[in-house]
Amino acid sequence: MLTQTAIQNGSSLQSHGRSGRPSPSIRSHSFSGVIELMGAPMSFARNTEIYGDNEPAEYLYKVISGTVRIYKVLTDGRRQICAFCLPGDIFGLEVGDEHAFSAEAITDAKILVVKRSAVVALAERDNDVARQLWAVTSRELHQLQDHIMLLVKTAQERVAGFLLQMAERTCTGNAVELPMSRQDIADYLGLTIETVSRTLTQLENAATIEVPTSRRIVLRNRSALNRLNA
Amino acid sequence: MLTQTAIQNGSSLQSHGRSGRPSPSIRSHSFSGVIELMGAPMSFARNTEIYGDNEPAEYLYKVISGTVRIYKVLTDGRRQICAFCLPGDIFGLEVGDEHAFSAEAITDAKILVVKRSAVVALAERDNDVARQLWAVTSRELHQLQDHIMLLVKTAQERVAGFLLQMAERTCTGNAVELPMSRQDIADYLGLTIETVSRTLTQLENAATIEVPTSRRIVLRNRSALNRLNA
DNA sequence: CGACCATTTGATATGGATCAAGCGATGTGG
DNA sequence: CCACATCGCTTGATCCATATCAAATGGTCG
Repeated sequence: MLTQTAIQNGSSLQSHGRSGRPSPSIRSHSFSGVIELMGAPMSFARNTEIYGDNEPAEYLYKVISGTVRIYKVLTDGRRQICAFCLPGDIFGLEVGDEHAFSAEAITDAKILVVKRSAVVALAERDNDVARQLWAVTSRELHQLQDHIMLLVKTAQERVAGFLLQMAERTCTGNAVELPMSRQDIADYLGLTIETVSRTLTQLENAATIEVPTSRRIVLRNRSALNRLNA
Repeated sequence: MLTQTAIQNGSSLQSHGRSGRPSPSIRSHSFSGVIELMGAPMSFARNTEIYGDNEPAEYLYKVISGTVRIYKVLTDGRRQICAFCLPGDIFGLEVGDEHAFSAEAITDAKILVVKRSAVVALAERDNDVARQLWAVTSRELHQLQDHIMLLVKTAQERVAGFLLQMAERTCTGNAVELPMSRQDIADYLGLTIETVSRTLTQLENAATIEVPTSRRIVLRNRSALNRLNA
């Protein structure tokens, strides 16, 4: 298996300098609320880096609009995407001091950027914030568990599982608008673009899905997909 | 891919009834300390279930001695092990109310069992405990990330990575004593026993490792292993 | 010693990777 | 507005790593 992509790197911004704006007196019960008040929105163009592997984890991010890929590139150039972040998702939260993965905007994206130290400091005093930090990490954990279960399955099962995940997360009924390329999907599922593509056509031929355009997928037969997802 | 094991189930104990012994006034700064004071040790025989998928997550566990596998069985009987827990490891910590995975003792094991609600309640009042709950989850997250990176690699790379992980965790120099069977390793790495076995003999032939007995592995050439682990 | 189980080894099959075109959409310059 | 280059995606042909099937070996326990 020597698959996966060479990296198509956009311009990297080492430090997208911001200085945080701590609001020490906040005692909100909505984590999102807290974050929104402490952070500043930033725009990232398609394919630009938000942060890199091994950089100090100074900030924490919340997607306002657009999609982000969290990934790591192995020495031989293979890329593994370990998560896609959609609007509402929080990412970049590390307990260590360095990012273990890199993050890039898949589409033009608006991202709320918050100084980590400010949030952690707040969590120190506000149990509610602390619990919600924990909840965010925990949710990530669950997603990774699902991801692991995907990675040991057949190509059909992986693709089916991926489509169901996306459908669930975007919850726009049966039509899924994919913000990422086939290559992104392949690197997420540990397959090649060719296999992803072929599998989609197989599913289409089996009348399980429709693919009106390459980025738009309609789930025609969810129970078949769920069966594959077993 | 229709690999993996049929489940060799030991006797399941639905509820290993314990009633917790909350010690509300503890303000230790060692999480282990807190847990130890709140929990009671229990013994589990080899291959017995500690808890099952979908059971309510009432307890939280810390391995005192022995090894535990955390796993899930798919509808068609494939088993995926998502973690091995060694002495010192904490498992069973869910934020939801149900266990997402099952847990079994791989060897006879002594496990400290703590009522979750007691710990969570304590975390409510003690920020230090709260942070450490978070740290536990976070460490798990990191391990899963490593696991994902393993699962997209070649058989050699997976086995090499696994051996390095085990060596690091047991830190007994270059000799690794494996508490788990080849089948367990296979189900952890998403391979078959045959492939795991063959890969080990390949590595042995390449003088990268020695396998004096099937459960004992000596790392002879770590740099070669690290190269595979890239 | 003999039965059983875990592991290794061998022979063959196959799913997905790789290599190589082809195709359709999008955008750019003439 | 069209010709053409580019890019992302699909499709086809072949290859290979790992699964599958089958058997032999070895270690453990009664």
